[in-house]
Amino acid sequence: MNAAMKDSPATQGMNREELRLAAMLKALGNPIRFRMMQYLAENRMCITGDIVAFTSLAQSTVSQHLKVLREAGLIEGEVEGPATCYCISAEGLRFLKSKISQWLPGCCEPDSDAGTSSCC
Amino acid sequence: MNAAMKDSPATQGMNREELRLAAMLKALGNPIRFRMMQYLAENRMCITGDIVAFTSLAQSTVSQHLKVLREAGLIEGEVEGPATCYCISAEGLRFLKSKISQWLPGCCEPDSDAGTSSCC
DNA sequence: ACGTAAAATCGTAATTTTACGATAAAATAG
DNA sequence: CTATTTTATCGTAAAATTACGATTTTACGT
Repeated sequence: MNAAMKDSPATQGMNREELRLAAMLKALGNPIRFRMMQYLAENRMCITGDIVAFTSLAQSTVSQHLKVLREAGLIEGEVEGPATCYCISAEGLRFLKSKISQWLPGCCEPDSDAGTSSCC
Repeated sequence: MNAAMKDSPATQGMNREELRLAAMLKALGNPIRFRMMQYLAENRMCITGDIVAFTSLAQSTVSQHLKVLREAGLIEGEVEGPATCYCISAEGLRFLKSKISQWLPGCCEPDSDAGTSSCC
C-alpha cells in the first residue's frame, strides 16, 4: 500500500480523516519508524545523519523511512544548508492522539468479569 | 515481522509495553484490519462469517487477519458452538489509548507560527 | 457413527515492504 | 568553478505480508 493510501477495496467507505489515521498507524507500525519517532522526540530535532547513526541502517534506508513518516504527516523536514533537519510534527501528533482517543467510543468499558471478558 | 514482534535490530531497546504498543500499531496499520475493528465496534460482537461478508475476502484470509488482531490483544474470540464470536478487547483498546495519549509527551504543543512549524 | 456448518490451518502465488549500493541533487567552502 | 558534505532518489534483491483454495479441526444435529 502506498503512503498516500489510495482507494482500494480495503479503503472503501473510509473518509479522509480515517484514511489519514490509518496511514499514520501504518507508518508507526514499523518498529524502526516507531523508534525514530521516539529518538526524534527525545532530541527535539536532528538531521538525517543523526538518525542514521542511531539506527545503524544504510543512509538510503533511513531516508526512505523518513519519507514515509513525512508523508504520513508525523514529522517535518526543513533544509538546513546541505543537511535536512527533522522534527516531530506537533499538528500530526495532536491529530493522531485526538483521533485515537475518540476512536471506537464506548468500547473501553471494563467488563463485568475482569480478566477474560466474555463477548457472547 | 511476526505478531509476537520478537527481538531484532529494530526492536532493541524497547520495553515490553512499547513492544505491545508497536504490535498493536502494526496490526492496525492494515486498512482491512482497521475497518474490521470499526465493524466489530459498531456491531458489538459478531462471528467470523459476518466479517467475511462485510469484507468480501476469502474466509481463510479473514481468519488470518482476525488472528493478527487477536495476537495483538485488540480483539477476543470465544468459541460459540461451531462458530467463533469476536469482540473488541476493552482492555486492549484501553491500553492502546492510554499509551498513545502518554506517548512522546511534550511534543504536541502548537508552534508559535501556526501551520508550517519550523523545527530549526 | 455420519453429515453438516463454521472456522482454523496449510501450502503457495502475488504483491508489498524493506534494505542496500550506486548515483544524482543541493548547498557550502575554498 | 571544483571539491566536499549531506541527503534524496533510483534500481534491485531479499524478506515479509496478503490473499486464495484446499484441507483439517471442532461442535452440533440426526
